[in-house]
Amino acid sequence: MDKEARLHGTTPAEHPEALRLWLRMLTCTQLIETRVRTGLREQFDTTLPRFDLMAQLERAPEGLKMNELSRRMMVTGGNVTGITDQLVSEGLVQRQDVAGDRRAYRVQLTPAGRAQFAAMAQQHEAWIVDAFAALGDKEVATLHRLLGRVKAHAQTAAAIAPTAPVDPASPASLTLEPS
Amino acid sequence: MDKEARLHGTTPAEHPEALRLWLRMLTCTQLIETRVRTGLREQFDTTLPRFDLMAQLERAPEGLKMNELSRRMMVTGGNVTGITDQLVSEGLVQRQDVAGDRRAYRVQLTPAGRAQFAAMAQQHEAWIVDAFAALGDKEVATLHRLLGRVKAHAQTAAAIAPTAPVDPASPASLTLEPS
DNA sequence: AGCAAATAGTTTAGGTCTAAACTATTCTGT
DNA sequence: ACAGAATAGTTTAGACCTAAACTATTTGCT
Repeated sequence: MDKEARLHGTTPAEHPEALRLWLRMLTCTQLIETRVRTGLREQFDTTLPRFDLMAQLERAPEGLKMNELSRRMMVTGGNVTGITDQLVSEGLVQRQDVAGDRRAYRVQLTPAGRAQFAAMAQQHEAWIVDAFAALGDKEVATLHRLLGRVKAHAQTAAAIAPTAPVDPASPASLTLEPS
Repeated sequence: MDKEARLHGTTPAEHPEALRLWLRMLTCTQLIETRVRTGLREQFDTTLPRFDLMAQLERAPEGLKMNELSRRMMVTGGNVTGITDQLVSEGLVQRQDVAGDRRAYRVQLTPAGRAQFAAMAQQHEAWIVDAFAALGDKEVATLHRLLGRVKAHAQTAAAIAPTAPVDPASPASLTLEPS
């Protein structure tokens, strides 16, 4: 990795570049995320994690086990329990027994949940499209490709790390990519 | 924005690209952030917001007012109060009266704080350099440049938005870029 | 069959963050 | 000079998230 830099005279001032990139990436993420959170709160009186959970269910019509939800959202199981409780009490989601396993159940969108999600998803997409409106198609593709490399590297690193079990991980935000 | 797409047949399937980019960016950010959080906790028994605050003070030797800290870290004032309280009680940071204003004070690193931060910053930089090790110099530069456009767009949008006052904003992470 | 280990999900304690209300001080316009 | 607005910082209530301990069920081994 980075043979060029090591062979030339770039070595001393090289790290700060990665640091600056990280800071900028973090700023972008936060600006966009704040925008989405604010929009969801003001226009739909909901929150990002709630939207996030519903988005996962939308693409799994047969429902998901808590297990799967937690893995896909990259948050702990306890967290999913709380969010699901809220959505159940609002009638947007339902728990349904699993056939041969009395420990587990599947969580599913209700018709009301599906309806509300459709409205939110449309608006959400508009926010995201706007967030990247400063870039052209080609640049979006470039960004996507380069971040793909970063992601792959981070995931192998996380898998190797002794401290990081494969199960849950950290705060989520939107529908995360299938890992 | 995106005249090409509108002129050609790309319009229908165009938005999902931005959405996929956003999801991937979010995943990357979370993977890296989780890594840094875990490292800070295990190796230095501290947290990201604490590190973040100290990083801001490191580059402002004369200290910063709560005001400024909150703006630079992109978090609410109340949040900064809490983190500062912790650091003061650990002797890493001190509050110092401001000359002509009895409401305000400046927050400064203590010598102990400066020493601890130096150790953390070195390790932190290593984590970040590693996080982007899959990319070469040129690609890091490209990413930095493209995200610069995204950031600029998001900031003007945030400034225009009726709901978003310029003051604080949302959860932070590392030393954020000067806006 | 029967017991240990694994698995599904929940609960609890505690840190983090926000929004909004609050106190205290300073500035501004008349 | 002084009332009202602005500014600096804190407090409070509540949502979110984690890690770890816990309950209940299922699986695997002998």
